[in-house]
Amino acid sequence: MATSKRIHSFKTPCEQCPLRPLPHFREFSRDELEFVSHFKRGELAVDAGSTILVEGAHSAHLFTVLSGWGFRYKMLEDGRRQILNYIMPGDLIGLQGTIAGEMQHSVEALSPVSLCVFERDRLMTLYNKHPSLAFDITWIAAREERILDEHLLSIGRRTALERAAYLLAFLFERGRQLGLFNGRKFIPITQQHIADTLGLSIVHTNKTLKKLGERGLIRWQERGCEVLNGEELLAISGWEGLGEGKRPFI
Amino acid sequence: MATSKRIHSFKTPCEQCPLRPLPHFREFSRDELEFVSHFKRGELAVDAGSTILVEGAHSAHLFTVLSGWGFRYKMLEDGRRQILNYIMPGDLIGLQGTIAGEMQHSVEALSPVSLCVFERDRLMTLYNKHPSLAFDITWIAAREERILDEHLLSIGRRTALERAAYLLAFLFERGRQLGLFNGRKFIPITQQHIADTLGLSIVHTNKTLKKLGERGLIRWQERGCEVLNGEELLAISGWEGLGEGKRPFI
DNA sequence: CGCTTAGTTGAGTTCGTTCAACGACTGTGG
DNA sequence: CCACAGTCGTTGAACGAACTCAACTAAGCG
Repeated sequence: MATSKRIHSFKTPCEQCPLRPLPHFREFSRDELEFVSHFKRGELAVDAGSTILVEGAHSAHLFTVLSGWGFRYKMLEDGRRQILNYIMPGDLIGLQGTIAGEMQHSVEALSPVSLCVFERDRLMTLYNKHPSLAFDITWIAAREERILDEHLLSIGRRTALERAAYLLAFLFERGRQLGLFNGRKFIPITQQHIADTLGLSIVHTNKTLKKLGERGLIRWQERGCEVLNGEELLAISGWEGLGEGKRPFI
Repeated sequence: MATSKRIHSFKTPCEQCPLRPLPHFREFSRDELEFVSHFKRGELAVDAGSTILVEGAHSAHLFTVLSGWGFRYKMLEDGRRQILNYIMPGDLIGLQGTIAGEMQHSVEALSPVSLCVFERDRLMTLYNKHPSLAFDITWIAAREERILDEHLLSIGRRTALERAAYLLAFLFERGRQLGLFNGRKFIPITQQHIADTLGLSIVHTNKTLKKLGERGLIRWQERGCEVLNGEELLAISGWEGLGEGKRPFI
C-alpha cells in the first residue's frame, strides 16, 4: 500500500481559507478568525488509502478536513468492519479522543486528503476565550450525532435497496453542499465501502447497486459512483435530507 | 394510554442533587453548582410510556434525566421504528434541537421519569460564563457519539445473538455505573424495544433471547430482563465496555 | 508478463422474516 | 363477579432476503 503522510509547518492562513467563502458555512468575526489562525498548527496531507487516525491510539491532535474524502470506521476482532460515517471538507475529526484518551475509531482517506492540524491541549483555551467557537464545536458534535441517528435508522430498518439509495443520496447531498462536483457528480468510493457502511455483504451490495443502475439512477465506473438522479435516490430512501442551513466549522 | 406529565416549578436544589454524590460523576466547583442551580428552571415528571419529546416539534427546553429509564427513537413513514439509544440518569436530552430548530427524534419513558428542565435560550450564557460547563456539554455530546458508533457497529456487523448480548451488557453496565440495581438486576424493557433497537423482528428477537436464557445469562420476567451473568454477555458480544472514568453532567 | 484489486454473476445455504395461532396476564366495564 | 379487549411473550411452519462459496472478467501496476 503506497501510503504517505506529509506534515507541513506551512500554513494556509485562515484568512485565505478556501472553505470559508462557501455559502454553506457561517461567517466568522475578525476576532474568531484571528484566534483560529493562531490555533491552527500546520497542515497534513495524506494519500488516498492511508490511515489518518488509528483506533486505540492517543493522538495529540485534532483535525479539520480542508479537502478530500475519507471515512471513520470500527472493526471487530475477527476483521468485520463497520464504516460509521464519511468525512468531507469542514468536518472536525479527533474530538472523541478528548473524552476517552484514546481514539475509539479509525479514519482512512478515500482520496488525497489535506487537513488543518490543531493541538488538543489548547482546546480549553478556545473554550475560555471564544465561547462562540466553543458553541460551534458542540454544534458540530451534535450534527454528527444527528447523522449517526439517521445511519442507525437506515441500517436497522431500511431494506437493502433503500439503504443503498439513502447512502448515495447522503454522500451526494453532502458533496453538492460543499460544491465538490464540477460537472461530473462522482463519489470516490468502492463497493466494499458501501457494503461495510450498509452492513451488507459485498455480493449483495453489488446486486443492489445493479438495480439502482438499471433504473438509471447511478453509473458505476473507475472505482466510484456517478450519481445521475439524486432526487430519485432521495425518494426511494424516504430520507428528508440534511437541510439547507449554514453550519459552522473551525 | 394513561400518560401524564406533571411540571413542577418546585426544584430540588442542585446542592442536594441525588446524582451529584455518585462516584460515577465528576465533582463541581461551588461556582459551577451555583450557576447550574440558577440555570435549572424546574422539574418534569412523566409516567412510563409517555412521550417526552416528539420528532419534528420545537422545544424550548433541554432536560437532564434525574431518575428513570427511557429511549430515543426515529420512525419511517410506514411505521418502522428504530430505537437509537437509551436515556438514564445524568443524560442530557434535547441538545439536537439547538442545531436543527426542531427535534430529529422522539423520546419516550420506559419507567416513570423525572427530569430537570433548562431553557435552551440561556445556553449561550452558560457558554459565556462557564467554559468548563460548556466543555462538559461538548463532552456529553461526544460521548453520545461514541455510543452511537458502537451501536452502529453492532447493528451493522454483529450476529443476532451478539447484538442481543451487546445491548443487554450495555444497559446492564450503564445501570450498574449509576447504582440503579439494588439486589435484582432488572432492566425495564419489552422484547419489542429490544427488537426495535437491534433491527430484528420481534419473533426472531424472542428466539434469540431464549438462547441467552437457556445459557443462564438472563431471565425474562414481568416486562423486563433480569441479568444473571453480565460478564458472559460482554464476552459473547465482543464489546470492550464503557470504561470506568468519571463523567460530567449538567 | 504475472500479480493484485475491483467488480460481476450463478448456485446453494442460512439466517431472519412473515403469518398464524395460542397462553398468560392486566385492566376495564357491565 | 365475569366477560372482554389489549398487551406481552411463545412457538411452529413456510418463505424470502441476504449470505457464502466459487468462478470469471477487466483494469492497473511493477
